[in-house]
Amino acid sequence: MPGITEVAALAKVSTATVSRALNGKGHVSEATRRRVQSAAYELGYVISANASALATGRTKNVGVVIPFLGRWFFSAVIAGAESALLERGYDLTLYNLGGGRDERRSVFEHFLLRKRVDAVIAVCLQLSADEVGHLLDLGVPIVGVGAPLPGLRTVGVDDAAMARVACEHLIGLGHRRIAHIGAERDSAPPTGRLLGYEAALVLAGLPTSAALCTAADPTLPGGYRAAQTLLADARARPTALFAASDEMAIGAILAAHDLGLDVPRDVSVIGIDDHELSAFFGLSTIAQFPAEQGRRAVEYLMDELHPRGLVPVPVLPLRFELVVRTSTGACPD
Amino acid sequence: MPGITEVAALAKVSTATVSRALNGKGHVSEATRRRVQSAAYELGYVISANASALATGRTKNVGVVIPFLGRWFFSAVIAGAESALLERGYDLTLYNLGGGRDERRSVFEHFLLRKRVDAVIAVCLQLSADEVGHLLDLGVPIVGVGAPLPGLRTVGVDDAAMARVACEHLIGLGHRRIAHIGAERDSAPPTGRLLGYEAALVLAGLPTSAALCTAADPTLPGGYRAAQTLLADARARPTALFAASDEMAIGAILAAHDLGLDVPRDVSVIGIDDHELSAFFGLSTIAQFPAEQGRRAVEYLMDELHPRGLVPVPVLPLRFELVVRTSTGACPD
DNA sequence: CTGAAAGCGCTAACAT
DNA sequence: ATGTTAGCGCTTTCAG
Repeated sequence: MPGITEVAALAKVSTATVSRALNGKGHVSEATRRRVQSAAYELGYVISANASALATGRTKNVGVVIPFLGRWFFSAVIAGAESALLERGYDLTLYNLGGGRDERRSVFEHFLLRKRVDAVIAVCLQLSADEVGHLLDLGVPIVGVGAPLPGLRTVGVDDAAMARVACEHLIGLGHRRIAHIGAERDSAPPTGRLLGYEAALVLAGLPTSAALCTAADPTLPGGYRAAQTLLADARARPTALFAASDEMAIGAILAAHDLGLDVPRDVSVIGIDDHELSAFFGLSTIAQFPAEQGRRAVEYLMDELHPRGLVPVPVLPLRFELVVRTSTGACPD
Repeated sequence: MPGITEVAALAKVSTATVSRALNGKGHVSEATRRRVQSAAYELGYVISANASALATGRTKNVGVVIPFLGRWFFSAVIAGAESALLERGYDLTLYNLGGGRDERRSVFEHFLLRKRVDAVIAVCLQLSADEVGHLLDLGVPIVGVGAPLPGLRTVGVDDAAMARVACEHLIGLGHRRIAHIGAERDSAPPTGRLLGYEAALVLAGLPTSAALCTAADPTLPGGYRAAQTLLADARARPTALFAASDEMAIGAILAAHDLGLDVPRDVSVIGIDDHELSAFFGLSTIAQFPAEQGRRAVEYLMDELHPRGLVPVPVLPLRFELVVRTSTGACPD
């Protein structure tokens, strides 16, 4: 493995010039720049990230912290972030909190602190004050994605607005008994999606009730069970279900089928996410774009890391979009 | 951020001793070791990974390369690897090849080469000769997971054996017309799972036929479509479906339902993986344990990195296990 | 068992 | 525009 010295020798310049030529910093004449570049290429020179990091204090590496692996949303965020980072020559190191309290502590107390990362992206994290403290101690830019983090800049869509749009779609179809599947009604703080659901009903002059809110695991089986409960009683049955995520919504569709109900003739179902399986199930939903959110988080961090102008890129509200498929239809009467 | 010098000063020893005490290398008296440790603790000292890496040539970081993000299997492998690495003080940096040819090239030609990683884990990768070359050029230990890589040590289960056990379960239930959903029959090289399927049929004296093999995308919709084709013709209908993955198998179950068929009364379905959703769908399957595979890959690498004895840990065949749920039953007749 | 000192490979003043 | 020269923060001979 050739080092910068070999390149310098071949190009007949000093190592400093090699460094400048290869990093595009400082002034180097076109001629020498070319000479250096071809020397580097010829030798198959690759910079030692560590040496460079030690000298500059920048690692070209960002840490991504996630609650656990395997949820579609997280994967998509990571994929978006990863690709945005790659473009900029950055690595992504992954910190998965899914392994229990000890691993979690370990990540915050040891791993993140080793000056390995120039910045961190916290995906859908709910952190203790201590943990936020550790994060801030790093002294590097931090951005949250998908979940508002107290005291940290967060990229994400407006949960309440998404939920409202979803429910307004249902209301527009004539539904008046609309159930909510998702977080507990009295969870503190209440989730944005539940708030949006309630707001939509209230604005439409519809009654909300505890009976219409069913708490569920944020998974397909969770949605299935919740919908089973909700749809069991033919008399009091809601005509539409709003699920706070597509996975739950898909579970709800399956539950309706198993109860012999037709979707959307007997009951409409809408979710949030536009999960990869939603199209297959014909699920109407509010698409959010997690890969874009990951990408956006990176852009924000890069702006902090390499301020390019006086005006920092404002963190725009992220887009979402109603996608109408076949799981929602006019209210039966 | 205190450095090693501050710790040395507080403990009234040299930086060399601090280094030795904290790394457990070389001889340090119990007394000073304790002194150093409490000094380090008191100052909240965390080693600079970069400086250490530069000095030792070891980064305590392993690269994990995956074809793309978001498949259950990959996530599980990564989670297993991540947790095993964490225990050993290693970081995991993720290289996602899912972003198109350019990103892929970039990963192999630039990113992996920066001496950032002490080892690499290649998850389910199909690599060109060039890419394998780049990997080998790194001069670091490499291990594949889940897909045999020419010239590289690979951790994984025996695909053919898994498929055989699955099909033998079906055969044991009396099924004689068993279809295969998965890879193309004439793909080169043929997949282990297809081979295992054929072997099981042949061993049982059952005929195999092109009509029973349906190529499918390795996804839920892929399995759905394949099963639709297979089950469409009531006369020639197979009584059992073997899908090469649970996602396809779940799609097949859904297809059967939509055709008005009962599973398993009219048709049995079995998959491979024990996907997180399989239990919900009552899918019989062959469980493999991806997290264990990730963990195993790490153990193998650590053994190469820190040879502890003369005998390298042999790479044992990885376990798998038939899980019988409700999607398989006796052959109707 | 401990300390002094020479790097690891690169970058960033500071000179020229 | 380019070269010289200190480091970046740690590890590791080599002495003592």
